[in-house]
Amino acid sequence: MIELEQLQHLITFQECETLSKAAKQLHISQPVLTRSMQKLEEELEVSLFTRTKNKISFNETGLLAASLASRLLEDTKDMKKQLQDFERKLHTFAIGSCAPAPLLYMGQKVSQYYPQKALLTEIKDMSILMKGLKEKDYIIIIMPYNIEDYDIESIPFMEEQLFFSLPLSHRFANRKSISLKEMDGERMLLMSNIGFWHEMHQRTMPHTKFIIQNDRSIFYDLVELSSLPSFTSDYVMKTETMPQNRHIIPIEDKEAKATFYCWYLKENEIKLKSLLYHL
Amino acid sequence: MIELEQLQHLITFQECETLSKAAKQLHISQPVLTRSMQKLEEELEVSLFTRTKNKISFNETGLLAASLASRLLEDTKDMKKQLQDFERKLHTFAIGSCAPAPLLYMGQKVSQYYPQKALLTEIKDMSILMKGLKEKDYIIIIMPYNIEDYDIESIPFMEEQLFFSLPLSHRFANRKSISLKEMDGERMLLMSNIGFWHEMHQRTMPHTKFIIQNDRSIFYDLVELSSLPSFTSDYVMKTETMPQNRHIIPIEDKEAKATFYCWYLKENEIKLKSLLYHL
DNA sequence: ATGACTTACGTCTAACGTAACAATG
DNA sequence: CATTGTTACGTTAGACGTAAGTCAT
Repeated sequence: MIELEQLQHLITFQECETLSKAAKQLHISQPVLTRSMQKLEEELEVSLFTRTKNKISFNETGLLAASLASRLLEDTKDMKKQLQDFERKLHTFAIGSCAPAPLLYMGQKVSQYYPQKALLTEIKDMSILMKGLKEKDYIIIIMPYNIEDYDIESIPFMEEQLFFSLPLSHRFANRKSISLKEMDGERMLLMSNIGFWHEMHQRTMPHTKFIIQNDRSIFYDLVELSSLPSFTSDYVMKTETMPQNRHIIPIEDKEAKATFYCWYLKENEIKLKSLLYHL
Repeated sequence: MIELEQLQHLITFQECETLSKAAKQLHISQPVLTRSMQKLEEELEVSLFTRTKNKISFNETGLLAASLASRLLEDTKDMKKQLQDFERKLHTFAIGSCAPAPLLYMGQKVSQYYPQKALLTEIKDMSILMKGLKEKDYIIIIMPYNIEDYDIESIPFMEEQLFFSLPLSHRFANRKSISLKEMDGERMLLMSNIGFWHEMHQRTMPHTKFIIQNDRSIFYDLVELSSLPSFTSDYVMKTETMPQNRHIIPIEDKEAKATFYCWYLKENEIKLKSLLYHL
């Protein structure tokens, strides 16, 4: 049987044009290459080179062999990579989500019930999540609506309600509730990477200038120190310390309340049962 | 670098289900297989099996690896075959022809001017010849008509005239010439594998019952011993001894005369120049 | 005379098989 | 206890590099 190493020798020889240079590049002695090429010809049962006493060069068959060898070596590299990717996927619990809060919640549950697995969490657009679920890039995705599908199971597992977080001096600071429209037109602080909420804010508050901050601690500093309104939610308030200098006002619109559903392929139900049981 | 031998071990193990049986089938000792599989895992940097103290079986990654390995081994076999075919082609002078006479003539010339090459000669339908020329299965094809083409050169090199070969007692035995139509309706002797002539006979003499013989010596015996009419040609009469008990009568129709053209790809002109010069 | 490839030769690695071991059913 | 897979160990084949040989520029 031919060896992949011989094929590697062949294409290195082609690149270097002489056996001597190829030997240097391969960190082997030059006679090894002579023998390697001789053996390759024997095993393929074809002649690959034209030889004179001190010159060896590719013949037509040799050129074809080199191009085929190159493809074959690529394929083996692909094979290795494919196997490694496959194995990593086997040991990774990948969740995609449309929003941060349910992702944090779900991430906790997963690391609790599947502690041996690596955890991969991503916030992505919903179209990408759908695609990723079907192509098994994610074992679970978190979506803000239900689905009826032959392959996909969908179960609700948490709700999130948004609030306005207003400085005490704000003109609405003492209201019982506010609508999104009423607040539209000011400047507001906003975290980045908040998934589908971002699209919701832009749609329902088109005249608002959002000052987007991607560092969470700086965001909290700004909430504390500036007089800019911002958003918060019931989930955030349960898990983080509440700002002292703020009034928290419920948002009236239905868009400010989301129910999150955990979607997974039905074929994975068994794998997921210990998690699903505890949601 | 992984070795193809290891991949062969892998799929043999999969077929045999235990290392021991696989070792027998591979004619190696069983510890060799243990080590081979361990090394394969190391080199791929993935785990392929689940092991207990005296049991080893494929895990999911291993199953994927086996299927990929199988494809890869197929590819190497294909590579070897492809190279051998290519080399054979390089050393073969392949001619396809629509008729036997020009093929004999051309074959002689080729073995004269390219004695180092193997000679492959075939009589085939003209559509197959065209295809074979374009796909380089033939370096030359012999056709009964001319062509004007960007890629193909065509040069006339011989003519062949058919005659009726009649027993002395035949009613037309003393004619100066005969038409095909006049002879239509009798039984006639015919060689098989005569290329496009066969189609011509059937078209121009639809009522004739042809008794087809594929052994040339038996054909000549029958010509000598039977009273059945047959065909011959100027080329055949030049190269073979003429039958004594026959009258040779020219055929009037233009279909009974062919001019043969040698077609080849223009890109091969240089390779063929010594032959073409002597046609 | 320098650099190319092949062949010859002595060394030593690493792959092999046997044997011993451990576990299962 | 028969069978399976892994580990230990001694042997040897074969792959390596050095050196020598031959040819070309």
